[in-house]
Amino acid sequence: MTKAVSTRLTILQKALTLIYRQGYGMTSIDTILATTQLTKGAFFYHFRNKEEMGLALIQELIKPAMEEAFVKPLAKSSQPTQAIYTMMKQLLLKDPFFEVQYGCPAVNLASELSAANEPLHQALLEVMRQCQQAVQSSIERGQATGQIRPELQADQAADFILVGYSGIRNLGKLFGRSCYQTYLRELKRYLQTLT
Amino acid sequence: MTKAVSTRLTILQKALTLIYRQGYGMTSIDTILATTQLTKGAFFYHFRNKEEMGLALIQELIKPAMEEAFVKPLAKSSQPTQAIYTMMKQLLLKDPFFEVQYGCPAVNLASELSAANEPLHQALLEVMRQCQQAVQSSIERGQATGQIRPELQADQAADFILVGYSGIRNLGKLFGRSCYQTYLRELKRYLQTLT
DNA sequence: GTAATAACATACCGATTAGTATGTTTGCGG
DNA sequence: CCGCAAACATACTAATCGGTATGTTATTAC
Repeated sequence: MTKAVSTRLTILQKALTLIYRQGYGMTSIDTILATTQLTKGAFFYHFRNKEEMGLALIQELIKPAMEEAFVKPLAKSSQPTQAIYTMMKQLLLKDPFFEVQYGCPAVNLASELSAANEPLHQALLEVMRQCQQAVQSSIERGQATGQIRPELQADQAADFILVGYSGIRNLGKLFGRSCYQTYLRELKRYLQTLT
Repeated sequence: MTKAVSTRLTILQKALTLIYRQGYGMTSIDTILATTQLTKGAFFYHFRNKEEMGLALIQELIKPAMEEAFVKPLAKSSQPTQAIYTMMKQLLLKDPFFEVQYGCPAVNLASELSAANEPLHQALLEVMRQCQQAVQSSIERGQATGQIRPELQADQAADFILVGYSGIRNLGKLFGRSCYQTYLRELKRYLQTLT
């Protein structure tokens, strides 16, 4: 990794931790650069403006992270409902990056920017579509093996599960860690009704 | 209504429509006053600072609105599951104030401010607690009349439904109106599993 | 009517914002 | 080792932010 690439990555990573906690709008470029050894010269050499940095942040950090934590655990799972529940439990309770009071970066940015910034909206749409598609494919494989009721609309059930993830990340910020456990129990009940 | 009270209400209402669309942080005091006939003298006479205005906004506009649209339709309902579904359908598809691309003010502010502003966090907590309590009481009444399975944990099911509302308001901003219909269908399925 | 106070308007302030213009250093090919 | 572009640093700008100080007008009490 060349030094220039390392510098770019440093900016993106610092931006992620700050934007995750404070939001996109409340995180200034100066703040991002403050604790690094870098200045505005470096920032605007690697990114034309703040929006382009946000785009790179979503595509190069958030998207791979969601693929690793959300999509990958569902791929080629032999038992879909259990895989979905285990993935969600791991993501909510075990993943060291996420903190209850800060929610999920993808969900947060979707809430903040969907109506305000079209390029970033599209990038976030792609990330969440991947997650939805992963759940849907998992359910469809479950239907193929007879584990899930065939008359179920896989895309709709997948949407509902994604709604649950988005909602619990949001309510977790409001109500705190306790509602994670509650949600997981109720999710397990819901998943059982799919069989 | 005296003129002073009317002025204060004008500021709060204009603030609501702007903050609903742009978020709390991205909405400046100047912008709020721009289209009204008022100036900063009026604003800082009625509110000590922006935070106090936000607090009044939540307590005096958002809270009553959620009570009217979310809590009231569930009160003393004889058929809880149907009342919950009808309320949600009405709130998502018919309420003229809400727009899909902007979500729900209470949910938006909870996402933006829960980790950033403790007084506003507490005010939003109170609003959402009321909604959760309304769903829970509705379910408990359904259990008392034998319409809902007695072994069900009413508080957990209520949390799950609130998670759904928060999530669908969020994903609606991302995916658009179509997922509202999908969510309502899946919500109906979930509610049937409670009987 | 006439103080006195409530209810504003006007003008300003320091801090912060995204972004630019222009310098300086670093690394690498020939 | 030298030249030249890449990879930054420094210094600045205009706009905007929340908030204040001070003025002016409207209302009310007596």
